[in-house]
Amino acid sequence: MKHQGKKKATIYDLSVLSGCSASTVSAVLNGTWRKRRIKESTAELIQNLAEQHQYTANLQARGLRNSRSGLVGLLLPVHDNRYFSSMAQTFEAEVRSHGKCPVVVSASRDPQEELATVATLISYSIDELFIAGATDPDSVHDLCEAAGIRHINIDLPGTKAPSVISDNYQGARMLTQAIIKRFDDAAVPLKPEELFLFGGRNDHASRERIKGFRDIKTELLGHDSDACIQPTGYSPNMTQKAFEAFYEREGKLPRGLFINSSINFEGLLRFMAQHPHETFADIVVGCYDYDPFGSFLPFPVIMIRQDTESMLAKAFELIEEARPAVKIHLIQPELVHPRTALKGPLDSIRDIDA
Amino acid sequence: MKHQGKKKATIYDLSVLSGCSASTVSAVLNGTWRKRRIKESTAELIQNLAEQHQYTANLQARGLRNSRSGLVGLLLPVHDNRYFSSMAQTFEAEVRSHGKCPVVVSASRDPQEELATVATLISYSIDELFIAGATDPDSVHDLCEAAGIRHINIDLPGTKAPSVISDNYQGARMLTQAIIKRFDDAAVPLKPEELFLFGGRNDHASRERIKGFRDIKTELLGHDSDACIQPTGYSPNMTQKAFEAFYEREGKLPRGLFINSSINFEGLLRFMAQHPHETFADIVVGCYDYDPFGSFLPFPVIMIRQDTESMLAKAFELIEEARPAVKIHLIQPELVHPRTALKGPLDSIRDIDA
DNA sequence: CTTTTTTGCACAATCGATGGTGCAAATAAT
DNA sequence: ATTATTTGCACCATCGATTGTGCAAAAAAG
Repeated sequence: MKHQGKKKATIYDLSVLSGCSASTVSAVLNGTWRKRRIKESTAELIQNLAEQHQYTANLQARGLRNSRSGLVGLLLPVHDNRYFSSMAQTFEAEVRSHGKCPVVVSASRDPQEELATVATLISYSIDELFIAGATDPDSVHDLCEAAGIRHINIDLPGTKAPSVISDNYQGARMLTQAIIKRFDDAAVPLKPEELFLFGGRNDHASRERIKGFRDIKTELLGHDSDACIQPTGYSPNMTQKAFEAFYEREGKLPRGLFINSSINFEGLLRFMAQHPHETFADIVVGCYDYDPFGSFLPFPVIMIRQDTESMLAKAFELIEEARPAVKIHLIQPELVHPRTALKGPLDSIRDIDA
Repeated sequence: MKHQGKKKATIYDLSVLSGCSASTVSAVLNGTWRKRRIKESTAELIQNLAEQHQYTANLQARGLRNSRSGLVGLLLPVHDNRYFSSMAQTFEAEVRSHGKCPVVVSASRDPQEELATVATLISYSIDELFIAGATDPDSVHDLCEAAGIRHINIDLPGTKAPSVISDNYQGARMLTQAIIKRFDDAAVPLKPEELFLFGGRNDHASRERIKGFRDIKTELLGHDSDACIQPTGYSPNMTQKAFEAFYEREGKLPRGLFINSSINFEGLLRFMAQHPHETFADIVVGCYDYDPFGSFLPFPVIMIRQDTESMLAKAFELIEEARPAVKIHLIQPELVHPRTALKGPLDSIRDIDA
């Protein structure tokens, strides 16, 4: 049964077996046979043969002919954090439900690698591309445009293709406000110079978040100084160093921390590993990203959950439009209070033991 | 510059432009031109033209001709947890360094979907397949075998293809021992009926872990009863329900908890969200998976980090062998003490702000 | 100045599926 | 019985790249 010839059956094999022409076999097997007025009995004959011989279409051949592949790509900066991995999870489900094949690849936030990766995907005649968190979305756009590939930006916007991103400004305001509010009934009120923002770089998301942070901070605490903004890039290590430097200088951490992403939060973890519990005794952390474990740390952690489901839903909607307007669609994120375990994309997977 | 014709240049275009035949163009552009004794000057001419016209090979056409695609697949149960997402991250880097294109797909731990997904990958003439955490690796093997595709099991073993998995038995022993040790200087010593295992199902990994757990428990605490094993499947929800049921019954949690995976740990988080801090006052948790945030929870969390780098390295080594022996290769996992922030695959990504 | 060898490349088949076109046989209309 | 339709399918070019083969021109050998 398993050794029945290393070679996969082709329409030509079935053509011989059935006595029909290859084009008839092809039509039967790709469902266009009614349109081609093929007799039902012929169709059945061929379908049975196909099943017997475990025929599956060679998708490269089909793709070559159609100059489409049935592949839908998602370009990610990295896999290894909850924001992007849950995005990948949702993406896959969505693409599958459209009868296509999802392909998820990461490009390490490296503009060169982004372009190279996308070029490769294009060479496979990928049908559509979702560009998430790209450092240089517009160059990626140019590639797609030249190849005639429908594409859309997610998470970080571009200026040449429609973009779906979370409302970073509003989210940052919500988060900052929630952090400050936590100190409402503190013995000593929070001073502006005790509330810092760590992480991020000079991208659209970081800029918006910083703006939201500063606006609310000024509004509620009356003042905000540049010194309180510490963009460390998206690197745990750099973030850790920033915390160490601060601690070295001040002998303690800021009472209020706005951390730009869960990746930066990992920098704080590394710092934590080097210091005793007490260092974090009355600290309040806000993190612009949701991680279920992060939500239960020993100090209050307020998080922002970006609504990847809605973002992707909107993105799929737009990408199906003929000529979607090049504009930025904002999706509202959600404030997550400390000690909250939200459901995620995994919850829609049935568990056979359930 | 960007609108220079929607169509991508082909070797035929370059053939016309250069005055050479398509086969010459092909040879030049795929590097076999020396072997074909093409003049250096012709090669240069064509290479320049290719660059000017932004030629990139149509990989579907190449794949069709070669019946290879340059794609290397990783089949995952799910994306959305740190174990698998860091595996994906490592996998991508490794595949890229081999000059191939990584494709990561998940199949939701659903045997049907696993087979369907693999069938699709095979239809794209994927070159190699890494099968991680498959529920039915042997059926997947049959598909690959029939298509002549090199493949290997990771995380969960099969009986028909070589497998690289972590040493779940030893890992579980280490973890259980570490949990018990934590109670060494407790006022009241830990009793066997206070140490429970939650999560997992009837797969190879769970069975080994349960065995390790029970062996050490019996060894160190003198006794272990079946009641202390609560396999809840790999579902946060089921796990939460199990904890709720236990709590309902006993009015408290077990003092010692062995949690079978980070996914099950999320079930504990959901339980935690419903109960005050005090419920977890003197609890010790061991989790068979590492999650950086999980390591810093308010109670001691001992974790096992499975060595995905070594697993993948070994897997790549094996998959390149001509006829690798069908055996199980065990990779030692690492015990991670509470409040530890390990480096991960992201650390090897250069940060442009660094 | 022949004959042999080497150089440089063109030709054409092939991978598997698709879809426009055309044509004979079956059926219907007159 | 003849013409007009419809049915059912085969033929063939095509998508873009690869590769075995063959052959003329150039270079080397004699």
